[in-house]
Amino acid sequence: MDARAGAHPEDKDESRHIRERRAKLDAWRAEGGAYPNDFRPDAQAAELSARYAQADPAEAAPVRLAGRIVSKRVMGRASFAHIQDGSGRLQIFLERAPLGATYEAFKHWDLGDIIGVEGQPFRTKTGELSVRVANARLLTKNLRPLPEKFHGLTDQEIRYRKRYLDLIMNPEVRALFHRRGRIIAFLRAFLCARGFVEVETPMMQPLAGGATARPFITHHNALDMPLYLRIAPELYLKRLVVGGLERVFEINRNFRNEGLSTRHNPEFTMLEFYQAYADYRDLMDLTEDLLKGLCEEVLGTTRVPYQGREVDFGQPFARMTVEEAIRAHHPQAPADLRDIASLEGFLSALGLPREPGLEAGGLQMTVFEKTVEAELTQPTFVTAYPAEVSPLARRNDHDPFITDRFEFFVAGREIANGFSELNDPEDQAARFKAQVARRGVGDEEAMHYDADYVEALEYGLPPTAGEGIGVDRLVMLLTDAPSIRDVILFPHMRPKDHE
RNA sequence: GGGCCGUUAGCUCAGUCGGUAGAGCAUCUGACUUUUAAUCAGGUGGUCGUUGGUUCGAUCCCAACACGGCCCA
Repeated sequence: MDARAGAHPEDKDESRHIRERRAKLDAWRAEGGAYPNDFRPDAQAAELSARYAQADPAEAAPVRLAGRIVSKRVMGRASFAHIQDGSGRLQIFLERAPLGATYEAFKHWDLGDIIGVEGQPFRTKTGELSVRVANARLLTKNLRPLPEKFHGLTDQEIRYRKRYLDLIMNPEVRALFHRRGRIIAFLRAFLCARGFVEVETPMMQPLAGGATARPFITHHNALDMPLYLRIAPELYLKRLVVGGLERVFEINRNFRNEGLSTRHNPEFTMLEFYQAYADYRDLMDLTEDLLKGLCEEVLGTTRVPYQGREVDFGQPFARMTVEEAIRAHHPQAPADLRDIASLEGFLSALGLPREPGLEAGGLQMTVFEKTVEAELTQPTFVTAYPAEVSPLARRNDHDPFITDRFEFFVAGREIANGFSELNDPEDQAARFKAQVARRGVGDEEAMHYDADYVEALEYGLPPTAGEGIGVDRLVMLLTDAPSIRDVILFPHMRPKDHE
């Protein structure tokens, strides 16, 4: 590393703050030992605060703490500061008499600098647990001033683009991502406890299948072929069930080449799981147990506040068919919800456009998605989705118009989608052909014919049920987050020119 | 894709009925041994998002563009 003091050609482009801090860094380098990595803390702020909430800190052994200086009050020959570590903040108290040169150095350390301190915990006369510093060292120099201490960082754009600043300045953001981690850990533990094995399937696929969405395309140089970032892992997970992995799950990213919104990010996290010898009703029961357990584990309650509403996971979840849901919200709905002419009249009465290529099932879904979904506030399973819009789901034994499928809604949003799997290879082949026909009339999201997958089914997929749960949306719900960008550490942003 | 709103110091924000800009915090200097949005005194800090237009003069008015936010599709 070139550490020549003062040799910073970029200085003229930088703010005075950065120049001043670089000068301090130069001085630190000149002393030798800049950027050390030999300080080992043996305590954390939150843990110390908890331990001595009642107990007398005078009886504590000296502690070593490391963290970022986030506030500083120098009063002549004594000073207070707060340092922030991964767990929280703790006050430190420094006096000139015992510290000497270290005290003079401390006075020139900046907010944002990362330091290590050693000292005795005590309580100040206002009762705040603090550490009386016997020794302190600068561990990392901060060259760029932190956002203002009182208002913090509120600019949404900077919060998303520089998430590290958001994390430094906003403790609720740290708490949110800790909670996200606990949610995902719970999902894993829940499924593992039921005999599921976690697997990883391809993110780059020769055909992007398993969902209806536009994919991202990339290129493999050595093979000189296009590859698609996956839109779903579904068809690979079911191949594994063919192979005898009878309970599998995957928690990983999907990629969909769509617009950005408060509910959509191009890459998002899905949990998908498949259970042989189970049907969609078994998965509804499992989902209900999972969500109740998750709320209790992570929130300690099944009553979840979300954006001014309260969602109650403690009651048995409502279950209704698509047609029942439509009728419940539209008393004036036509008697026959499978007649295309009646549905077209219904759509125009509701002021909804009729997209080309849709038959009765597709028209039903248009009504449902545009007018009913948003009203489903309390936990609700909606079942009996039309076969037309469910190309991978098993047809119902008594009613071939529908499939043995459900979606789960809460707070007006789809959180999960599950069904008894279509394991009849000939029916699957016919469904793929219908999808290809939809492509022919301009539906770019319709599926391709996946011959390799049909071949796998021909070896025999046991009767199976599978489900996908949108992890980001689940995290939004359990953190009361209004936007998906709030629960993704680095949400997709348009690049901003720096030149 | 459409509508509305925003972009001014490192951060949070004022402001200029068009005459090249202010506050608080931060930062620098000084004072101060129990502070905690510490306090007190003094100082530094800005191509007012970008590009064009109107004008004697634009950060302000107009247009386009960029990025972001909210709502709608």
